[in-house]
Amino acid sequence: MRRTKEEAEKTRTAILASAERLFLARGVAHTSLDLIAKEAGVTRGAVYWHFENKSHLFHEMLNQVRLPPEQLIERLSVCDQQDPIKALHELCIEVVTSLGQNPQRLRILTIFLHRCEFTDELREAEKRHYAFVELFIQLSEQLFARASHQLQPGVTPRIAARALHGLLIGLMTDWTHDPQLYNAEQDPAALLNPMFCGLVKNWNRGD
Amino acid sequence: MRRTKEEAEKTRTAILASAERLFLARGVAHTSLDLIAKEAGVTRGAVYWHFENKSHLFHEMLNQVRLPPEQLIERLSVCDQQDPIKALHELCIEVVTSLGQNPQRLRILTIFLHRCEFTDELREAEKRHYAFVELFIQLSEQLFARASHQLQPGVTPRIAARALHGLLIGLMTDWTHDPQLYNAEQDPAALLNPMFCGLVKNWNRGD
DNA sequence: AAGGCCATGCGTCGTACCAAAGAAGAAGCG
DNA sequence: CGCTTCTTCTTTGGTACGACGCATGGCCTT
Repeated sequence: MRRTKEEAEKTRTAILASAERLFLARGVAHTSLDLIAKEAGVTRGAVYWHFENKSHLFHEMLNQVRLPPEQLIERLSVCDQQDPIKALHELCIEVVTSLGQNPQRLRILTIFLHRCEFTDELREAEKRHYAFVELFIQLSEQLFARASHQLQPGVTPRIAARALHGLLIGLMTDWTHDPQLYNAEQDPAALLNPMFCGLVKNWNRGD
Repeated sequence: MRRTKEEAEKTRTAILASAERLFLARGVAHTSLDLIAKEAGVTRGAVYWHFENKSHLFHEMLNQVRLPPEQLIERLSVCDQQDPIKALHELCIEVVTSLGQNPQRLRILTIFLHRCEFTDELREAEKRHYAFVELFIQLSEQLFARASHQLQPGVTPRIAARALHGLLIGLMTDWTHDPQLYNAEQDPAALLNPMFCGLVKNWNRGD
């Protein structure tokens, strides 16, 4: 029975929401389209009308939000100030804190990091994501290179970029694995600060 | 046709090796026991004889090696010297470098980090792994607390432990995702050094 | 002779995918 | 303005396939 156009859109978003919930709870591969449909109050036919197949549904779910790597490079490409490292620092803090304020992004990031295995059908989404990651590393490496005189001795721009990215990924991995652990924690700047302090000369004094 | 006892053990290890290869290539959930058996040159009957089901096979595959968290706490509990931070630093480097020398550990860690979704049946393995992780954080926090006078101002033992663990996880995540990237890279100490420099006073001068 | 080791066959279940048909808002026609 | 037709959305049913688990049976070591 055909509903109005807005109601059709509502079922579409309901399907997306159910998929998100079930992917998070049971994993992508262990969630059937039938279960998603039941959770959304419809049947499989509706799912197949709105989405071509499971991979497309997964892809559409990802496209609802911008995950941290994409968010990072989007900001990095525009905001190159005179103090690139400070801008990078503020950006990292902003990205991490913004995760705590948008539960949906946190859920989808959790699915991405812990609830799916990247095989043939999901390979496309994986490639897209890691293209952003590599671009972030390149951009931050350029920023560090521009301020290379501020770097600690022995720290090359490439090392700085890779270490910073590693810390970011690791913190997000830990966070998504145990979200309540970071609720009780102080602000994320305290976790990022030591790394910047180890990368940049006179970090604590200058900032 | 019954083989001799050593040949039975050979088929068992062949099944484990095939499972490891296929899990890495296709993901755990997307790999059937039938495919594993075919890859090992046997049938499902042999698999069901040696392993109760897929979860048990996965668990046995994990038990072949000690993953980094377990390796870390094993060493941490014994080697508490007079200079705990230096010991911790050497330990981290050793763990990361040892990954490059044992391809099987690297493969299994890759499966663990990128090729499986932790749902009901694999939850047990996940819990076991993260028990080691939390223990590592506790132990390293104690070590940092014992040398708290060496920490940079504003860095608490808890923050130091969480940041260090985040960096380790992140580096291993990046590494397992793109192994050849780290083959061309210099030694991992360069990536760990900035963090220690940011955590500990006079790190570069003292060491 | 006994039992460990492995192959084979079967039943069941869950799932993807493909047809239809059906219901109701939207649009056209008198 | 009312009715028909069209189109969009959704349900239902059906098929095919793959995987798991079990049970049986055979063969070879011990």
